[in-house]
Amino acid sequence: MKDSIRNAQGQTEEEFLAAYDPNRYEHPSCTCDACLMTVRDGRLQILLIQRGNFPWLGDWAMPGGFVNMDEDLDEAVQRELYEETGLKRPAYFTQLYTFGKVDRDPRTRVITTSYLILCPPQQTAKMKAGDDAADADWFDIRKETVKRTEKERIAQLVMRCEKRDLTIAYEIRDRAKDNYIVTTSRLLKRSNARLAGDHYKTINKAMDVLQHRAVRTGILFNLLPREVTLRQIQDAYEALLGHPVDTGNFRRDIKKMLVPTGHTRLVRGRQSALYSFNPLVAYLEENL
Amino acid sequence: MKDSIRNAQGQTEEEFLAAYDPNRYEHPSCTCDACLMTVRDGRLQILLIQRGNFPWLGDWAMPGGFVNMDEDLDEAVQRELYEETGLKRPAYFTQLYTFGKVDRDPRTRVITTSYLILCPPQQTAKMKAGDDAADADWFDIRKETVKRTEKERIAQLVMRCEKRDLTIAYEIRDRAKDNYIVTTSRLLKRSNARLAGDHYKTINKAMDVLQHRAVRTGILFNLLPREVTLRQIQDAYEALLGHPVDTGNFRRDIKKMLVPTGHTRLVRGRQSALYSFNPLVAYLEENL
DNA sequence: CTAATAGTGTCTGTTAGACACTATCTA
DNA sequence: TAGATAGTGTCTAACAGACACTATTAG
Repeated sequence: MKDSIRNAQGQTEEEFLAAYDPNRYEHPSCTCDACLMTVRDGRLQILLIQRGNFPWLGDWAMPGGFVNMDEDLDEAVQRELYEETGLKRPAYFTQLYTFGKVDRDPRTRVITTSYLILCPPQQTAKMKAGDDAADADWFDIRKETVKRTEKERIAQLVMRCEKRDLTIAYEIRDRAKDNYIVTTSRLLKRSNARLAGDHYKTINKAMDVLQHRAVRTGILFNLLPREVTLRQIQDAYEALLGHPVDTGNFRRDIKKMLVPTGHTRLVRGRQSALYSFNPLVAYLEENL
Repeated sequence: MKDSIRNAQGQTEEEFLAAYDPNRYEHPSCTCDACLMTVRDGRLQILLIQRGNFPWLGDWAMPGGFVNMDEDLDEAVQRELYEETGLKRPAYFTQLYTFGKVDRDPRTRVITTSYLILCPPQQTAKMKAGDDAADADWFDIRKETVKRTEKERIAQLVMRCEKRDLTIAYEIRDRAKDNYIVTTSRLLKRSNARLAGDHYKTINKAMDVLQHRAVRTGILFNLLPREVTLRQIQDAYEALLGHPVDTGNFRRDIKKMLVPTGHTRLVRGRQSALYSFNPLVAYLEENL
């Protein structure tokens, strides 16, 4: 009988659970953040919300909030995103990192798990962001490596909202120190706005993940419409990397993941063939 | 003046923070788990502790515990590891994943962040694990891909403690489903013990990370003494991958990361040259 | 000498980068 | 025709896998 199994205190599992008091100790607050990105007109964009309260009043932040007791972490981030933006079923989402420094939030001890969330641009059409009245807006985002040696990488992470004439620019430095990588950052002087708290850390990591997994795992296609031209894919890829790639080589490689739909499109110049993504050849190595 | 900035409620930041009540809502409990691994005698090993209380009484678990209010997440996992095993300064550690399903712990709502922690075998010498009296022990661990197609990967995750004649074997199936990877698992019949709760998920991910980053980032060397022979490195690498690799090719590639120390070692047969790891050439791409 | 361990050389097919080229459409 | 966009072909250097080979030690 399962009930006859007892622990060192002579309790059955039921007795043990009944006596368990989760509030014996104080708990940290648990929150989640959503790094939401899309590609519009060949530009990679991130959704940011201007904070209307302390802390970081006036700074720009990713949507996010507290995790309720009765919802999974994954559900919480999607609920928060829906509440703050109206976005319903993102094409893709994956966990990025959990931040747990004691003093990272002045309100109280907060442990935050951040997610990368992607959707194609048409999914964002009905979202609140972009209204003149809204406190949310899309920022063009770019991460470029400025200098790379074997022990150090210096990159710039730049977010720009043309409509509001806002620039948020960070320098990110990764240095190999013994067995670890030490990351430091600073807000560049040309910025006229900034990110709330340690949000730059999540966004920086999101860019790394995006750039690294873009083609191999096919997550690039979560940023695009179902039927696309090769040029559109290349534009999205270049937006993501922040630099142009060779057309011939890119086509040679990307075609392995595509099936022609038979349809064509004509804007100007020569007609272009349309393709759709074949998920069967997407590489199965998310779990790194 | 900073004090003159007020929010929509007319509060200054100080007033806002003074009025902030973190306990307005109930909070989940936050815990951390340590997946501690080493390489001993050419075999990859993981430290597991047999649970002495509910839940999962008698099952094997990673060391871990609650995060205190006044310690960083990174500190918490190292403290727990020290308390439960006596290990002080691990050679390497990195965050793996945060698990947040509502019902994953029968005691209460628990959100757990898991870490991969590596140390060379000599660092484990003074640890409690391995005593006959101890509830902790080292298990040989292996993850092998059994079958791999473009849309599915089937692997076996096997932990074995010879001394106690314990086998814990899982089958892990990763399937590409639309844009996600769905992972399922089952305890194989030849097991005579099992892992607590969802700990197999962390251990599975740890093996993926280890196998993927082993050579490129040089984390392999955190499992080895400072001075090593090429054969020792290859043994560790093979232990980690779970299958042999070509000696010539491995040496050709690994030498790029090494500097000869000038010393030699002789056990049987031909003398072997000793090398040390050159961290300057370790690849700088942890952040994926 | 043999057994055991350490270490090298070379061939081959695949891939990544560079870059020059051709094709089809409108006006 | 020019201008614009779409798409192809080819060369080369680097790399990964397979595998046969040589070198040094003890006894």
